[in-house]
Amino acid sequence: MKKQEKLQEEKAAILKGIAHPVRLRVVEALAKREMCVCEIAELFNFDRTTISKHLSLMKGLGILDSRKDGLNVMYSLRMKCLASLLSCVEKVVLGQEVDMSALFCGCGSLSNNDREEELNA
Amino acid sequence: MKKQEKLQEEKAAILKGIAHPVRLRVVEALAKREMCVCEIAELFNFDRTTISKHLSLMKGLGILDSRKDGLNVMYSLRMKCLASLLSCVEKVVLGQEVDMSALFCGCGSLSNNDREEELNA
DNA sequence: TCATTATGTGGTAATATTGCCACGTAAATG
DNA sequence: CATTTACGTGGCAATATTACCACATAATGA
Repeated sequence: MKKQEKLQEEKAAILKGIAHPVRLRVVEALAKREMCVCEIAELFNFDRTTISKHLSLMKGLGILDSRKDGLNVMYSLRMKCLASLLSCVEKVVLGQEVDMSALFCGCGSLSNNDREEELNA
Repeated sequence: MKKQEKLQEEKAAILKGIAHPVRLRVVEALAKREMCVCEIAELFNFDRTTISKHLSLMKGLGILDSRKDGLNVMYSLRMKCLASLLSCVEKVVLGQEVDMSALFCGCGSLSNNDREEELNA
């Protein structure tokens, strides 16, 4: 049960990590290809340091990866699943769908979630 | 382009709507069945009004639906796709997966509900 | 070495979120 | 009608988030 709550918080943390217009867009951009900070920053009108902090935040959550390349720091999407997850959210928003049981964006084998049993443990 | 930004914000809003431990859990609970506020509130240790506000917030976003039933107000999951989306996030968190590009985050079969006992606090 | 370019950090003011309390309302019941 | 039960709202204090500015650091090249 305590473990269950912890899981909830971790999931919420990841979601929170992409629940922001800027971070959302960064994830979508990085889903296409690796990019350096300056390149990512050019996508927005915000201060470069603001973008830098968003990147740090996502890296801290394990959403992104980064590597040094000369003067640049290249960022890439680590949790690739999030890309399709966002496509799913987009469909929801666009279609204002209520029943997407027919559509799909997803994590194919999302069938067995037996770990919920631990809840009472 | 302006339209694109608007879309980003809408997607972020939906994600934000479920990027909270309490709301996350509510969505997962409602994915299994419709529940009244008092029932939902029992899942947590927070004040009932706090839960009520979380529910209002999600209803406002179109994530949940509600209907009056006598003294009760029954809430249900409107954006059913979110259920499987959360399963996807859970897998990410649990497995710390790095490459789920092979998997799919389908919003399809979100039916398997292993009964999640009620709280027994 | 010095200047330049690409990034990250600390500090901070403006905002937004969260949760509780005090009430107010609606439906069911006696 | 009075009570009880189930919900929602307004208000507010404690936090958390966001974005900017001022700097500090690393790599690169003249």
